[in-house]
Amino acid sequence: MSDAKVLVVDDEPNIRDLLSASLKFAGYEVQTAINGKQAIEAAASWQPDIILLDVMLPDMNGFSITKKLRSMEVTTPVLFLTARDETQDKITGLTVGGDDYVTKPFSLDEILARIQAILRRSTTSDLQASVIKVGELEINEDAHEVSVNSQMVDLSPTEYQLLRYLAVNANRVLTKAQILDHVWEYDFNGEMGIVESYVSYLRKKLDPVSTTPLITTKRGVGYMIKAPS
Amino acid sequence: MSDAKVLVVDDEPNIRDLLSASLKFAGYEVQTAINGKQAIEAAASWQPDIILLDVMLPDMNGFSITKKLRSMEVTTPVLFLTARDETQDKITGLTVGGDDYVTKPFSLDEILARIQAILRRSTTSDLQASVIKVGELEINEDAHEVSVNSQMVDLSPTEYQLLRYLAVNANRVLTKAQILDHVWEYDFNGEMGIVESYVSYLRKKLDPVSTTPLITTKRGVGYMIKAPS
DNA sequence: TTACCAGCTGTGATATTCCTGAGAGTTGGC
DNA sequence: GCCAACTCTCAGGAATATCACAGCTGGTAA
Repeated sequence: MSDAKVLVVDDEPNIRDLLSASLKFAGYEVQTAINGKQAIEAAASWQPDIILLDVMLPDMNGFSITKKLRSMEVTTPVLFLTARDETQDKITGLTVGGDDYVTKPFSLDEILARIQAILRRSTTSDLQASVIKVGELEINEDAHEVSVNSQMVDLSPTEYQLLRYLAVNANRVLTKAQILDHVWEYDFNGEMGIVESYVSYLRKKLDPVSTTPLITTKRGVGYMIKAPS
Repeated sequence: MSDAKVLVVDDEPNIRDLLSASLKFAGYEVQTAINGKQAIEAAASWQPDIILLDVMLPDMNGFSITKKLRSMEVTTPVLFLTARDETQDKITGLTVGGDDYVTKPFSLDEILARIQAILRRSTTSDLQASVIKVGELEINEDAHEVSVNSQMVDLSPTEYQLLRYLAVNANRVLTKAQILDHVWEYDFNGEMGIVESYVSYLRKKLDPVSTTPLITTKRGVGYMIKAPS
């Protein structure tokens, strides 16, 4: 699912760079565009597998761009980026077809998850639910449901995101800074203590139903979920 | 029922794109035409399994087009798209045989359901009613009837559409934006709170006759109907 | 052993999301 | 032309989530 081609379209340089760097690190090939004109050109010539498209660009809005693309027989799926307080009429119609949208400010993990979901649906035509399994832990991404030892556990959105990030990176220690950068929205400016809090919440919910503690602390380094060998 | 061929005929580009994208995502093969001449050519040469035909086109109206097609021995079923204020006799004259019609503005879910219904009738000659079953819930698509625990429940059109969309996507969380884009007409530009209202209406009608709550809320994500495992 | 410091967790203030009843506006049947 | 059903908005309140803070715990190194 990696080495897919992603076209990032946003006029804000910091967002562009953030996405570009993260996606490259995640193994994607990335190109960027700063306005609608560039985006359409790049989409036509480079033929990306997915387009990350800011809804409000200086020259065109997301709708005009996708309309233009579709009229050129470019059927690349689009993941829209919209401001949280965008008026409804700008948002309606965005989730038709294989398209999806996320609101700014987003978290990196959310973007990566959405991209994966879209690519999975567009490349393979599998109708099977996508499930992450690590030992006794199971995360059903379609239903947003988590179970340990076949016991359902109810998690808040942030708890879910955190657990998912840890599970995807099982057997790898993640620093609190990494976790903060991936799970929390990019404009979050609180302390890293929040990560400790949420790890605590997760343990309180998960450990009572698991036979062995799930999340291990690497003192001075970070956290990790260890898969049984 | 998928990978059937659908010919979309409409002169408005945004409607054409909306339908094209959604149908492709639903697994259909799609071609488009922007006027009667193109439509007749495509219908004859490409031989689609169904034609979505706007009644009012710049060069010909739907009546002339179907007459022309039928005279060419093309018996492909047609789903007409008409304006809501179209005169009734014009419409009734059109929908002979296996044909059907929907009024603009339509909802995506409605179009998809109608297409499925027509294809089912024309390809397989089964006279069995198509029924969606999820746990205690049963939706008879032919009769538009809903029952829970064998108890009939009376729903308004919008309630029915919403429930159907949730049932078809059982075990998958649907965001309020997705629901709005699929169940409500494409030109609806109200708030997402309407989804909450209708979920509330549904629960008030369904829960009294069901042994377990049908629609679950995934806080911060959306709604889901969970099938018992 | 002791002192230190990273990590853990309970408390509470604030923010967000969701639910639902009430009512206004529309449509369609009779 | 009236009534009933339906659609949609709105706002108060309930439930839940987020985050900061501070005191506590326990590992670690001298």
